[in-house]
Amino acid sequence: MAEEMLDALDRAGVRLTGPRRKLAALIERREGHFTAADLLKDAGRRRMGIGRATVFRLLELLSEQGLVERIDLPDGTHAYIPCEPTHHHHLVCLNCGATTDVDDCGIEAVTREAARRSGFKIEQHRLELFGRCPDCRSAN
Amino acid sequence: MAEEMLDALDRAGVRLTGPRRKLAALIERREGHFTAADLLKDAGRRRMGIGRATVFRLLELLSEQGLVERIDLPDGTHAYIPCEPTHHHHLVCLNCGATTDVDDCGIEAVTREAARRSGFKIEQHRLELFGRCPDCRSAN
DNA sequence: AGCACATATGATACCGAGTATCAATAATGC
DNA sequence: GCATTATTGATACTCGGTATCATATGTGCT
Ligand SMILES: [Zn+2]
Ligand SMILES: [Zn+2]
Ligand SMILES: [Zn+2]
Ligand SMILES: [Zn+2]
Repeated sequence: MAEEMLDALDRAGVRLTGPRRKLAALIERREGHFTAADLLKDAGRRRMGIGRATVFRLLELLSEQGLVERIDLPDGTHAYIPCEPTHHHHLVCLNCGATTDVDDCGIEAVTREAARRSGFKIEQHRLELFGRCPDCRSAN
Repeated sequence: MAEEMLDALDRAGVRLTGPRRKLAALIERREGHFTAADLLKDAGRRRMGIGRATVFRLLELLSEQGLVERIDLPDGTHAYIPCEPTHHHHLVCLNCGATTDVDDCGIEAVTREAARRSGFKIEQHRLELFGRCPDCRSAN
């Protein structure tokens, strides 16, 4: 999956630098969603001398390529989720942070109806589902 | 609508102070979504000596009462929308900021299906629709 | 392999949203 | 009216994210 990111970066015409490779590897090892600070801490612990700015810059790049998506958790914090570059939504565990993709979002019907009633032309939508993953359900 | 807010604050058992009344009135005069900074600027322009913290504190109170909802705009900024304290979603104009409520969100079916497939127990969802309002569509 | 050039890096400083603190002030209940 | 207690606003702070810029490093060309 780090491979995938590096490929995408290559295709995007940016350089495959050391820090980017290292960070991609770190992202790969992550489970569930993570924050920029999490990544930075990962890098710090391993004494890779990676700068704050570099982390944010890479996250933005990956986000442009759709390989990472930024979500807003219910508590207001921003987190990132590695994912496929196609339209889909996320199911996020409120307890452990695990995420799953929901690809067939049947909300096209919902948006169509909302558009009809309001007169708006709907251009994008954002749907996020929060709950408890199977593990956390049984663990409790 | 400022009335409504003040009533709710009263019911919530907090004091109906001068700053809160003034801010409620300012919120009433706003159209579309607004940021904490917008409100603060409104207050500043009118030389009400209202402190930064007070604005954030009131927005949080109103948010707890469901009279204002915080949304995350696609550009990453946080904005507030005055609204009814019932479950519903927002349709936001990307051009002028106008908002409408979408109350019958037919996504219960979507969440049920996602829950079935994933094994998650879904506890909350967030749906935001973005587009162009009728005015902005015809104006262009 | 070596070079030239443009891009990327990290240190630092900076910005803006939001929060903690706390002495001074004002709303409420009696 | 007065005592009590919540609220206020000034100030200082935290934290996510960005601008700047001299230095380092990938990349394409030879
Ligand atoms: Zn979980
Ligand atoms: Zn969708
Ligand atoms: Zn809903
Ligand atoms: Zn509009």
